[in-house]
Amino acid sequence: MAGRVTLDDIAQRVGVSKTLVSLVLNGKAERYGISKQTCDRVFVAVHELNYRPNQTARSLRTGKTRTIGLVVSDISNAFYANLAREFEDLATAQGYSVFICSTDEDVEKEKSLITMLRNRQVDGLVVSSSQDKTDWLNAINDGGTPLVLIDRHLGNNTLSAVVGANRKGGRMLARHLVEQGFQNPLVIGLSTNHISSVAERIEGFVEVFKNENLEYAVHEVGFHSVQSDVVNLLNGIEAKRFKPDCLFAVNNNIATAVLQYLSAKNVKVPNELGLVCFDDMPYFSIIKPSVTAVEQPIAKICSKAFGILQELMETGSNSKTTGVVEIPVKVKIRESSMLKSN
Amino acid sequence: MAGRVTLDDIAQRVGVSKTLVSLVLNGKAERYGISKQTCDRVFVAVHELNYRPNQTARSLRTGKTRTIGLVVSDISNAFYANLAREFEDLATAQGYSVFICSTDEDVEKEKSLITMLRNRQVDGLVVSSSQDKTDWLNAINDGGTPLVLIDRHLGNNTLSAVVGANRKGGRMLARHLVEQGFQNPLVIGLSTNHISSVAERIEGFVEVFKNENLEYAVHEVGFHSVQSDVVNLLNGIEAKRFKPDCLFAVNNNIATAVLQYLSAKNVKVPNELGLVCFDDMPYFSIIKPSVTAVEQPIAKICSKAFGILQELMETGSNSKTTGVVEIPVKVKIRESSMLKSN
DNA sequence: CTGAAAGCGCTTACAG
DNA sequence: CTGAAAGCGCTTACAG
Repeated sequence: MAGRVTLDDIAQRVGVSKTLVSLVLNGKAERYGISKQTCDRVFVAVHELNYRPNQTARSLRTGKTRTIGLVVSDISNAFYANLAREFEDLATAQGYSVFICSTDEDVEKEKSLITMLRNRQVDGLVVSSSQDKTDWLNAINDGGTPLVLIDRHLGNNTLSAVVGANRKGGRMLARHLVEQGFQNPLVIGLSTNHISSVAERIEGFVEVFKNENLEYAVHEVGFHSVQSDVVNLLNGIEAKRFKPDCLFAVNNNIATAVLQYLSAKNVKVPNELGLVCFDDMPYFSIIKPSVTAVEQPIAKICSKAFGILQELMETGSNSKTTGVVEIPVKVKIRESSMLKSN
Repeated sequence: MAGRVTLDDIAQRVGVSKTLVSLVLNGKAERYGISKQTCDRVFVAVHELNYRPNQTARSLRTGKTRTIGLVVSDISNAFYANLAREFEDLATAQGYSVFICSTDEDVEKEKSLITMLRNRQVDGLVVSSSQDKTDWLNAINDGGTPLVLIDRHLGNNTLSAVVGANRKGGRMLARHLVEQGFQNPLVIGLSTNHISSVAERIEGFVEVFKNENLEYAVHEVGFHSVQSDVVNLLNGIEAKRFKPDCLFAVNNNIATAVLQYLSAKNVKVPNELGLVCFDDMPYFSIIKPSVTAVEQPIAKICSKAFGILQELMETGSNSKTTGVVEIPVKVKIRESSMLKSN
């Protein structure tokens, strides 16, 4: 029976109209000059009957669901899991609930999830998109669902985006490697290299070696076959013409696969092969050698993105854009890339 | 303007009633003998106007939201992140969306999140509860929101629960340690030791050493201070009367903190100190020495839990319970606990 | 200070 | 085969 209690029930109990009850419950008592006494009678009844407002009905009437959709490639990826948690906390503090969806880097899946979320009338969308064009998402944003991109952008266009300073991170890693005397890096990217985060990491990285006139190579592994692709890539490495003296894994999943391989093959890091990567993980400082990685400021990325989204949701001005906001990153230099002892 | 298209709009466009349109859209055309031709006209209009049904309105009318609440202690914990992903896939496949909430092991927070989710009219709840009593959650389940416990149970009572075989896992780890010649384990538990999963891991583990008449100790660390508590605990260890020759970390967060400490202090594992833990992580097989851990069958736990929940949601028989369902676990024996070479 | 009424956008008996 | 009407549980002008 609990849960079937409605506004009418409590209105009857108190002997007032449901308008009155609604007003009181929404904190508009004062504005309408409703007496403290009446309010209390309402509160008592609410408590006695254990009334819980039906948020669905409320949403239908107000057009607001206090709900946000968070769309990422894979919530089980530690980076996105951390991001989701930060975002959840921000959202909950403001009375929002969040739907979390994983796209597996599949554009069609992303679109259908976003459409589903819009049908559920989410007030806003935060997406780490796998798309390479901006039009589809632009239409969503213009169509009344505020949207901010996170972790990846689609060019400095109409959509707001909050990302880590990927290009700079890549550059910093490369400079550090050069300083340490490394000369020929192999970059292990993703088949989804069009994604801005990955692309910029690689661009920034490669730029440095290009300027130094050093030879490098860029290879890709598939999103769904990271581990086996890494194995295949590294297995033949000595036989190939290009012999890298260090590796750059563009994200934490690739880094883990690389570490797995190097550990199994007993490759000596950093002397036989140096290693740097993106997305610092707790275990990178535990293992031997510890791993040099770029740490992204997830909390800052989330709070910035949430702030922008909130502004859009509240003002309803979905035409306004903040462009691409870049949050500084930090490189954690560790043993895997230190040829010289500092 | 897209998004503002309603059933009425498309009814007008086609020149039929919205009843008709609704019937067609819900696949009831055949049942009501609506002509193929009429259906097609509806579909065309839907497509032309880019109609998307308002799920909120639908929910209010039907009383179903096709929404599930997943409540765990922390979505950024790798174990729950994986669990959430498995659960998301199962739910999405059946047209459900899932709200994910983190409680930080705080009972009041858990209650307020669950109440919020109920106000949002979720069709069902899956919770990894921090509560030690069953009455509050029972009331929820009896009050019309089907609920299944996951990862932890509250005794073999009215609520359905799906958990890993924690006691057995603890026992297996202990037997393995004994076989390897370890004699005096230090168990590092959590201040939330009342939680069934942790409690049973410890019980199963301790039971073995008790039967062998071997001395052991159980200490606890705080949920919010795992790292510092682990440091404090292990720091004084040589000076204490009880000197362990191996450690049992009851979950992956504790294990990571322990590894961090052991690595920093250059403790030789397993010779100076053996280590076993719960919740296998990819990096456990990368690091040296690799870490012995119990692997929980997350996919199976989720599919079982989802199946039970679905049954409850569809039949509405929230009084039925399957009791506590235990899913077998596997222990991954690795170097951190191998004194004898096998 | 308070209430009757409309309406958010659907679905579903009911009637023809 | 099809439509008019009621109603899910709220909020919000509007009127007094």
